[in-house]
Amino acid sequence: MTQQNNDEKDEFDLRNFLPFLLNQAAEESSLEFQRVYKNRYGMLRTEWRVLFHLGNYGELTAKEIGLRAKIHKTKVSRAVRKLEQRRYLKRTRDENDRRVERLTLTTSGQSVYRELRGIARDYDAKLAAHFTTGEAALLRMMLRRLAGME
Amino acid sequence: MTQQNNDEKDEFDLRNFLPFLLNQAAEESSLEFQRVYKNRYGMLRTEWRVLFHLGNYGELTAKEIGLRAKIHKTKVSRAVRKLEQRRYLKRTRDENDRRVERLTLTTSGQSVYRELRGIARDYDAKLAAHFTTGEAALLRMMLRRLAGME
DNA sequence: GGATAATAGTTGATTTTGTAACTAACAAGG
DNA sequence: CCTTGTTAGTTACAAAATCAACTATTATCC
Repeated sequence: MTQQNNDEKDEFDLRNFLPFLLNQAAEESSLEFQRVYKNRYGMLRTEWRVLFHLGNYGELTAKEIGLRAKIHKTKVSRAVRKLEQRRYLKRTRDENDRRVERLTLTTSGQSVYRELRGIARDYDAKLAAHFTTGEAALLRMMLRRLAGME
Repeated sequence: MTQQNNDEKDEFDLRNFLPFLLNQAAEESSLEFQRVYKNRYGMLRTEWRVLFHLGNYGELTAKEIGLRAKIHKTKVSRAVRKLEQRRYLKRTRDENDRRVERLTLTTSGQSVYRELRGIARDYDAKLAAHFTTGEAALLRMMLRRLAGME
């Protein structure tokens, strides 16, 4: 109503501020998927991400996952431990550089990944259905650019 | 390289999965603004949001802020207390319904809001400069739709 | 070679968040 | 009125995120 402090010719509206909008959209559009990996698979956000990175790209190190997904190394470390405990992934020391651990999904990790990937695919299609095919493609491109994933 | 598990005709790529993309873009595109409100004003994410809601829309209750910004009431409660302690906002009991608190920015809260709003405006322009004017407008529209802010 | 710095990953202490239970005030129906 | 239910907001305790310090290993360079 009162629209206080918008004295300066209404040049700013929170509802158009990209960091805010992006966050609201991200939050809202991950709710439904979150219920699946959380309630049905007992996973945390970082955990499904690590799982998906390994499922999607194959063998990676913790560091590589952190770089690609912009996840801090302590979070990656803890997610990897959880996934290892559930026997979804296994670590192997790199013999050329013994600081490094190469991570890969176990058979059971792969099967969980495939299940979740199917759900993700459907859910993504449902979200994209808000738009025309062209709009959705443009949206993904714009998001990749904003995310610095060019 | 190996692209494991993409056996199923490459119908899925994490880099195109909207919930992931949205989150990456949201994360990346709020880093710079975060440094400002965090390091320079000692605020948390929920705190600048509450501040901006009051600055942008005027007097609101905690509940209204929670609804508009999809922030859980306990988070709003704590952010309000912090902002009150810093004398950025004041609460007044609604005399018609004494459960309700009407929140408004103090003079000093308004001045912090205006400073941050200026920074936000510039930053938003910088982000939008990745795109044409039309693309940026479309992006905002699509994000509002995904966020259920129609 | 040996000191120094850098890197991969982990651990511990502190903050922040999330979940549930709580208080206080109001509403509705008997 | 008075029990029962609902709502606004807070608080307590558990879960998770953050930040700094740590170990172990490799790289640099004098």
